[in-house]
Amino acid sequence: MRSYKQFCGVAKALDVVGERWTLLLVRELLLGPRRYSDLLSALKGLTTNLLADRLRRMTAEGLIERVTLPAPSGARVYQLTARGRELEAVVLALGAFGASYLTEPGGDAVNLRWAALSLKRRWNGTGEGTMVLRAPTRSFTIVLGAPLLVMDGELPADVVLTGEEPELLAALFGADSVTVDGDAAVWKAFRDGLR
Amino acid sequence: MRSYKQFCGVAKALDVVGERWTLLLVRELLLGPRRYSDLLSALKGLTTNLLADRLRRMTAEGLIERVTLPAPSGARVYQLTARGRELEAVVLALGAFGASYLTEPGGDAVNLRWAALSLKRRWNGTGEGTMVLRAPTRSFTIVLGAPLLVMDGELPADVVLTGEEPELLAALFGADSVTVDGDAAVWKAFRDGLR
DNA sequence: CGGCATCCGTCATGATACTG
DNA sequence: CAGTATCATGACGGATGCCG
Repeated sequence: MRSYKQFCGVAKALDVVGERWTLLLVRELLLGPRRYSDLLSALKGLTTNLLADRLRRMTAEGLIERVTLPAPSGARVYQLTARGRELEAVVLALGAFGASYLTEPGGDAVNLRWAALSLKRRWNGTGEGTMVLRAPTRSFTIVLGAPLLVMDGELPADVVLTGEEPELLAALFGADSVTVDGDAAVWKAFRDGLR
Repeated sequence: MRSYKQFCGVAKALDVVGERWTLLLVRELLLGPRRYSDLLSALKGLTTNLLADRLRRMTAEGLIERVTLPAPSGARVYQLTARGRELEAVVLALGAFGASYLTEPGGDAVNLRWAALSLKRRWNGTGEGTMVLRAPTRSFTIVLGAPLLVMDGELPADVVLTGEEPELLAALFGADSVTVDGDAAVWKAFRDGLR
């Protein structure tokens, strides 16, 4: 790792998170803890040696920590520290800038998780309520408020959106192809508060 | 340049600005246009071949453009396009994150220009007025408002701060070692509006 | 001198194989 | 599942040369 050696916050930040893959790992962890293999399968092109290296460095920098979940899971997961969560503003700002490059997926990987995270920057509304996005193999919970909370997994919710991943993803961008169970007003308020 | 191939704004942004030096070049240009040699001398460690490469890519991406200033200057300068200026939020967010790493300069390069840019994210005050920071070899103009405007050069101002670069830099972080000419109330309001 | 291009050594990254 | 080891490749850093 080569430091810029500049007494400047921007340069110092890039010394810490400027290497390839680092900020994408932060993005992955912003919705909740993930296992080594979760990260590896989500980030095509990131090789196992480089993932190990990045996780080691990020741990040394105090951005993430490795935690062993209580039994019966017992899984080892990586999660953001308080300092790591400070990078949310950076990730969301990058997402806002890069959004204009999102026209057609083409051959790019598509991921409902990334779309869910983008809600945090697209949300400018108000209102209350809790929503669940339920895809066949994973779910997300969204808590309306300021700021909008988006996290892995299901919590008790006012409304549950059910569909295949592509349908749920489309629903987050305007299409209306999912099953809405519960308080439809919460879903409408959410949709109206997105930009 | 290797793309992440992910249909995600964060990844797309990093495809464009994720390479080494690119965001530091954006930072340099956020206060105004600069010549090739300005950039080279400000960024120690950036070599001439790599600067040429980055400027070429950034031009191709529509982040910057090369402009020839009118006579008598006639200098060729690089400046941000509208799309490039959208990166200000990214740079400021990085600066906020990296600020906690700024304790002692140590052997790091110090630059009044970087400190002046940091004012944009540190400013949370209100008020009106125009200030000039005048160092021996360069000046900056600051226009109070929302957002705070910081730019290269001098414009007519309510108050002029004069000093050596290290003194002016210290003044922006709390010390009071500079000469204040003009409306001291503007200077005080500015200082009180910084975090 | 400003504005690059070329050459070369080094280091970061990518691909694959292998291990506790 | 969670990594380590090894090797090939490409990006980067440093010096130097070219050209108006």
